[in-house]
Amino acid sequence: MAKIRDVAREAGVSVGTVSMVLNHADYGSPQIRKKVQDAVEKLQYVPSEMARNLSLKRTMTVGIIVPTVSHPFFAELVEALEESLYHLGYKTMLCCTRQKENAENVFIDMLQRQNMDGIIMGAHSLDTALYQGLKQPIIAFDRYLSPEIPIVHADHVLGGQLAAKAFLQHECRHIVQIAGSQMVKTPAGEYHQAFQKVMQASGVRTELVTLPWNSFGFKDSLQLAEKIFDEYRDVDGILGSDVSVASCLQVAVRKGIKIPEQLKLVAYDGTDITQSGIYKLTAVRQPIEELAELAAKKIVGLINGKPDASPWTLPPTLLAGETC
Amino acid sequence: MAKIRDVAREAGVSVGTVSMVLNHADYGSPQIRKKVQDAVEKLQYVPSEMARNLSLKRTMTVGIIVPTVSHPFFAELVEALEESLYHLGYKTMLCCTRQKENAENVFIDMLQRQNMDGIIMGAHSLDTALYQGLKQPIIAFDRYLSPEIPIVHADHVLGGQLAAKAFLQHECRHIVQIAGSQMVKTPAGEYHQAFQKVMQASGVRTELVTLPWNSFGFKDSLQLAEKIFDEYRDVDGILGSDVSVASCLQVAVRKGIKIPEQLKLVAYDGTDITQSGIYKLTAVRQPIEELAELAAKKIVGLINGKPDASPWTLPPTLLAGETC
DNA sequence: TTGAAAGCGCTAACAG
DNA sequence: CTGTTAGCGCTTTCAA
Repeated sequence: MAKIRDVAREAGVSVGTVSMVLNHADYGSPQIRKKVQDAVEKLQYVPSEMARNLSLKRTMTVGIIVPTVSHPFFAELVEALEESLYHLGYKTMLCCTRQKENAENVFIDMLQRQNMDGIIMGAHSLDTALYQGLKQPIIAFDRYLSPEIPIVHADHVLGGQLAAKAFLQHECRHIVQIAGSQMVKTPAGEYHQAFQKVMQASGVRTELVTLPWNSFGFKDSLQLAEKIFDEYRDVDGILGSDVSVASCLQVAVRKGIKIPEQLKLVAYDGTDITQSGIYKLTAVRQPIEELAELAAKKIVGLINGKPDASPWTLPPTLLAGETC
Repeated sequence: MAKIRDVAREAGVSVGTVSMVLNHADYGSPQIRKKVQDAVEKLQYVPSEMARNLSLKRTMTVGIIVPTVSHPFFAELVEALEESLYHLGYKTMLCCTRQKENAENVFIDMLQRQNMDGIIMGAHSLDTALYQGLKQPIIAFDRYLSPEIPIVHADHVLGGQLAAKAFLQHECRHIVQIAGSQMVKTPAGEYHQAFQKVMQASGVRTELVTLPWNSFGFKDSLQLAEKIFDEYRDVDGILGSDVSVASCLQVAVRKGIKIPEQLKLVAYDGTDITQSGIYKLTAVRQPIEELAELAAKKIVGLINGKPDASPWTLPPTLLAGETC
């Protein structure tokens, strides 16, 4: 591995010159630049990023924490975040917390060790104390972590209202809402309240059932779906995340329930899976790409100490489908 | 930010002592250790990972390159890889290449710059020359990159045979196989040949249709599904990736085709989505977790220069379902 | 315009 | 058992 010293010697110039030529397009005379370029070429020189990092005190990488990536919402989110960060010149460090004991702490630790320039936190956290007094840049994605940590999220009140609007075009009497675990408050959780408020005003009965903590797979939601049909025999509407609603759809069809005649379904999130089944799911779509881009810009802004007063919230939209 | 110097001063010992105490559990007298610990505590000292990296010439991070993470197979793969690497003490750097111009080159470049200790390459590559003569550790996941680069992959010949076995329990006459783009040869591609060979021997007609390059979404596969039913009116069996087959299922059901009476479907990969639709898909399951763990061990082995003669291949299994 | 040299913060070999 | 010091490879200020 050739080092900058070797290049300098080969080019017959000093180390400082090589560094300057390599990092500043407008430095040095054409002759000098050429000499350096040639030496680089000849020695196949590749600068060490570790050394640059230490010298410049930054890593150009951002950490992303999510519960899992095997879930359509987080998959799309992570991919979009990675892409946005990439275009801003940042690399992406990934951490999935669902299956791990205390990966969150370890990851926060790596942040403090300056292995990353900042973090976008998209996982639930039970231990929000971890985030108190952290000096490094952090933003939350649709999560409450601490009062000082800013949050990028969709306008879930509007989201709940959109869902309500969809249902209100039909004759529903009893709607079940499926929510994530209530152990942790999240902005996303708020669409349920907004929804309920509207439905209540319209005299529609609503129910709230919840998934277990850290549940993101199909198994849990299928189980919950069975329970819902058992417990609420007259349910004629269901609102929940894509995965939850897809599970309910599956169970309902197996039971011979006619969709959408006997049961209306609205999925919240609007990921690709709402489009991939036998029925296209009617859905409230979170603008995932746009939220990701916003989050990426915000974290880079924080890293560079750039104040930014633009809003941190984006509106969801209603996606027409065949289930409501 | 306190540095090691400050800790040394505070503890009344030398810098070297602090470093040794912090990094070697068996160094120093209890008294000295205590003094150091206390100073660390008091100053809230956190070592700089950048400095350690430079000093130790390693980053403890591994890069993962995949085309996308918004696809159940890669999602499960990335999650499992990240988890295995985590337990081996490595961080995960993620790069999705599908939407980016030449992210692959950029990522390989980061490898050469020693920003990562090694790479697990799970994306197609048109430019395999990139991988010639790379000095850093690389392993491929189900991809041919260059003769020197070892590959972790499922035994796809067995996979093809398992699929064949499933179909042969029924009366199929005309089976369509859906393959990825043929622009690049992959180990996974080989299940099609193995399958065809068996079917041919049994006198069953098979067809091979292919998806466009870098196509991983539902839109393309739905389109292809339509085309298949248009073009092959007498098709009574379909074999392809989870996503492809799920799309065919959707189109078939809409056309009123009875599953599995009139059409048998076998999905290759066996991700969660085979279990989440209205019909459980019969599937050949790649042992994703195990492959990921294997890949993680292999790359760490290479990084540490540990020779390892254990096999690089794992067998898939047949997952019973309702579509064949 | 270029070169010399002082860091960046930590590790580990070496000497005491 | 502990302290000193020479790197790790690069950036950039400061002189010349």
